[in-house]
Formats: sequence, C-alpha cells, structure tokens
Amino acid sequence: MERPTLRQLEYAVAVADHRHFGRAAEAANVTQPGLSGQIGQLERRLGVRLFERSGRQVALTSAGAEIVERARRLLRDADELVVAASLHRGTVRGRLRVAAIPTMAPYLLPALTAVARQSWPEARLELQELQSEPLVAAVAGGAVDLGLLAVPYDTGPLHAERVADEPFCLAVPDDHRLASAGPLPLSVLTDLPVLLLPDGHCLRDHALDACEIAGRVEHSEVRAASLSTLAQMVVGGAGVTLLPAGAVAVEARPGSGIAARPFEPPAPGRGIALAWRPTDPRSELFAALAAELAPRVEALVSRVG
Amino acid sequence: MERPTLRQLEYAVAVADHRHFGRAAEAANVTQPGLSGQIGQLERRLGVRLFERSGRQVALTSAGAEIVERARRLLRDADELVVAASLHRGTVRGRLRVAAIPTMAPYLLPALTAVARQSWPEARLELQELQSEPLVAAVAGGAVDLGLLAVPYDTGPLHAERVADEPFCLAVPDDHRLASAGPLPLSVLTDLPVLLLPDGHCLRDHALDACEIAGRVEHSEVRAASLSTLAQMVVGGAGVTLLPAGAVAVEARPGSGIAARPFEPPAPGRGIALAWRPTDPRSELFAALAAELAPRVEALVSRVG
DNA sequence: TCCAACAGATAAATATTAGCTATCTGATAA
DNA sequence: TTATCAGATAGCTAATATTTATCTGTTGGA
Repeated sequence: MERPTLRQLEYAVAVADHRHFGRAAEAANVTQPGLSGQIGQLERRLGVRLFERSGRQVALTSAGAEIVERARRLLRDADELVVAASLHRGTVRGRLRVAAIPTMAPYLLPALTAVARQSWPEARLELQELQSEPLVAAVAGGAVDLGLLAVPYDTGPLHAERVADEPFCLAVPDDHRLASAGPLPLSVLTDLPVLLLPDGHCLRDHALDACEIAGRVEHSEVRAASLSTLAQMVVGGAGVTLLPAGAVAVEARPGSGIAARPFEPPAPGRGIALAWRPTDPRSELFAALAAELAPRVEALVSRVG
Repeated sequence: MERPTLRQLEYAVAVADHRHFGRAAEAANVTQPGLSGQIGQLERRLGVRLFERSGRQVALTSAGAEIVERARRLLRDADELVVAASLHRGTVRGRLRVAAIPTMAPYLLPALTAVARQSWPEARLELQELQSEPLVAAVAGGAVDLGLLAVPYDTGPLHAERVADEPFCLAVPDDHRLASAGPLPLSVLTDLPVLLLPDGHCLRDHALDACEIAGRVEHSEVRAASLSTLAQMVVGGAGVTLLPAGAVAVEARPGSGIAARPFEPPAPGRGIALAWRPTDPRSELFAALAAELAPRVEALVSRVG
C-alpha cells in the first residue's frame, strides 16, 4: 500500500478547515481541480471516503475526522523537523571574508576554501593576504570574518582555534651538503647563512626564535616579499632558510632546486590557527570549520621528509 | 521553506540504516543515483548536511542523527495513518449518531444497538430521540447519521429503507369488554374514546388516519409526552388508544393493567424505516444493517395477540 | 606507486505525477 | 424553471522523480 504524500494530507486538512474545496484550494495555493484530484487520490489510496460531498455541503466522515487529525499531527511534526534542521543549519550564506598571512595563504587557503565550500555551499568566499598585525586588526574590526594565522601570536580579543602544528624544515639548495642528510639538529643553523623575510612577517620572528635557540644572532635579511621569492634566493646560493612544512610541497617540489630537510625533535615550528571574533554569531560554525579543517591541514603539513 | 517529502525522509532513513547509498537504494527499490538525488535535494531543502560521505564511509552528522530520528517517527505515524484508514474500510468506526422517533426509541433502539454493536464493534453509538420532522432535518443536515422513523413520511433527500411493517393494536384497560376479544374490526373505533399523542408525533397522524377510515372524526387529545404515559391514562380509564405492536410487549405486559388486541386484516399500522443521507459513504453498510435488523424487528412486532 | 574496485556524484533521457484551463454534472435556491 | 454554486472530469503542460550511462575521488593491495 502506498503512503499518502504530505501534500495530500495538507490538502485534506485544508478541506477539513474550510469545509469547501474551492476555498481550501485557494488557501493551499492551488486550483480547485488540482486539490480535488489530490483528495480523490488520497481517498483512493486509503480506500476510505474522507469527505461527504452532498451538493452544497462538505462534511467530514468519521474516517475523515480521524485521518485529518492524524494528518495535522504529521504535518506539525514535519514542520518541526524542518525547524530542527534549521537550528542545525550553519547559515553561513553570502559574503564570507577570509584573510590569511602570506606565508600560509598559497599553501593552506585551498584546503580552507574546499572545506568551507563543502560545508557552506551558499557562502561566497572573499580571500585576501594580510600580515599578522593588520590581519588581527581587520578581523577584530569586522573588516574580515575569518583569519588564518600563525601562533603563538597575540590575537587580542579574538578567539584563535589551533588547527595544526607546523614544523619548520631547513631549505637548502639541491646540491648542498645537507640536501640528503637525515633529520638535522637545530645547531646546524649556527654556521649557516639564514635568509629571513623582512619585518612584518611573523615567520621572521618565529625563525629568529629558532636561530636564537641555536645560539645564532646574525642573519641576512632579504627584501623578499614572499616565501616563493625567498626560495628562489636559496636556489641562487644566497643562503638557506626555514620553510614551514605546509610550503614544502610547493616550494621544494621535485625540480625546484630546493631540498627541504626536517629537524630532529624538538623541531622548531609554529601553530596554524583560525581566528574570529568571539562575538560573531557564527562562532560555533567556525569552530566546526576549524575541526573539519584540522585533519586536512594536518595531512598537508605532515607530508614532509 | 518547502517541506521535505515522505519519500525523501524514507530514503534518508534507509541511508542511516545501511550507512551505504547503494545498499540503501536497493532496499528502497530505487537506483543509487535516484536515491542520491533525493538525499541531495533533502539536504538542500533543509540546508543541512545529513551524511558525511568520506570515500568509503558514510556517517551521520549530528544534524543527520536528529533529522533521521524525527523522520522515523514521521514515517511510522504515516504508516499508522494508513492502517487507521484501512480499519475504517468496510466497517463503521468512531461516532455513529443515531436518532429514533419517541414512539420507537424505547422499543426498537435496543434491537438496533445490538445489531450495530455486533456488526461494528468499533462504533461508538450516540442515541437520541427526535420527532420525525427534526429527525429528518438532523439526518439531512449531517447532525445525525442514522434515523429510525415511521413511514409513510416525507424523508426529503434521505434514503429510507423499510425494515418492517408494524401493525397497530387497540389498547384497552384489563377489565374492558374488549380485553379478551378476538381480532377486532377497525369499526370498533367508531364509538370508543381514542386518546392521541400531541401534535408533532407522527403516530398521532397515523392513528388519525386509522380513525378516519373507521369513520370517526372525534378524539381526545392528551398532553401525554410518551406512549408510556398514554398507556397509564388508558389504565386510568380515560379511554383507549392505538399502540404500535413494538410497544405492546412493554406497555401491555402482564400486570400492566392493559390489554392489547390486534385488528382484523387489513390492520392499520405503519412502516418502520431506517433513513440516512444517500451521500454518506457508509450507505452500503447502513443498508446491510437494515437487512440484518429486519428479521429481529419483525420478530418484535409480530409477537402480538 | 600504480592499479583495480568501490562508492557516491553527475548528465542526459525518460517516465511519472502534479497542476492548470476549460468544461461538465448535479444540487440548490430564487 | 432557470441561475448559480460546487465539485468532478478531461486534456494538456510543467515539474519532478527515476533510470541508464558515465565520471570523480578514495582506498586497499600487488
């Protein structure tokens, strides 16, 4: 036996309410024949006459009374289901402004956008690169919704959700004596010319931390605007540098002229975090995004060595 | 916001059960793309992802868990509705409003309720007494489903099924000269004081017909509200009256002080009929009830003399 | 690392079903 | 009677579900 459709039950309830097919149809936004047809089919499916049509009057049969009552409950429950779903719904729709620091954007944003697009197909992502300080300011100020940045970093009032740990690798030219060495002790930095990004990049600070731990205070600063440029300088023999693991797959890809070697534990590194305003009503959804993002980023940054 | 269809919910439940679109589709008797499409549309309508498809595994999201649970209930209730309807098929269930005219109610309703209870154990009978005119109006207007009344009577648009013929008897005091006479000619009425029910009772009209045939035009009207009261007045010597055969067993029972004598053929009388709206979908069931009722009523009204 | 298989998504075509317009029938009231 | 109202029916169109064929992405094993 076929089940009736919710549409048919809806029409039956409308007829019961109006005791009039025409007005019921109007209320249900269909034409009278359309409604009559569905009612007829419903009665045929159930094998019971629900309404007694006697010329000018429409009356419920006793079967109709029971069925309509059940139909009301069914429709009410169906509507409740829709509401329940809407409460689960990450209603991230329309513009979603995302910023990432330059040393992450090219390598990690694709993963973020992939996850966001899947979770929130109705969202329209707008991406940009910002260094940590302006990024935090932009998110805090409401110019950007989501920030992807490196921690530790003072995010002020923002909530920062750590997504993954990203170790640094030593990037050396292909033909360097360390190019095929095993995991390196941090102390190798002591007598290597370490190239750094200019001021403003947090990666510079994190790298400096590592160098200082290694007992080194001198370094070469380059006006390289990006990791990519920095990598080119390493290829050119200007020195070595520290590459975050996420960048390795791209910058030290086969044929790039770069070899990336991991450090021995405890390896230097940074945390990858997603940051947003804690007052943003979509906080829970963003947290869910971070959770969904974690394994994919983890996969990206652990595929090293 | 559109409501999901029961079909879609059914598919969602199948996927939740099988954790596998292909097998769920097979179980639901559709192809996998058909099911996938409906699930996709459901998720789009609800704005929530119900299942997490990750390569080889299908998992419920937390929204999915709640929605599927609600869907199960909805489907169960829908099936219950279908069963409820099927129980109404071929039987009468729920409220069944029955009315009988006052001169039949006490004597014939017991037989009717007995038959109805046996044929339709799920029916909840509601009984009332109405004189012919309001009874016909009530049935026609849908306030009452079945009417028990005397014919000939204009039942308007109603269908009236004759159940039995009920002769009238002459009710006299125990000690009356006719108390033990054989079948009487109608002409005995000519010089007897005939007591009648007040206006509105059809029995009054039928009795008057008989009297007129007997050539009598005078009569005494009493403000007796019922046959029972009328019988008491006969006992008290106020006159005689015509009792329908069905009432005899009760009103002229041994020790009542009343003797009921049959008339010679052609005896005066009335027809007993069951009436209902021809548009009532239970018409055939009502007709079956009438057929079943006939022999039992026949037995009641022929046990005279 | 490549391949085979598996699983779900997508595309295009088809079948089904709902809905619309126009019209009919049957009942009621003037 | 006739006019009017109410629901049913017929024929057509539009929307939607379903199917077959194919694609894409994942995963486990040689």
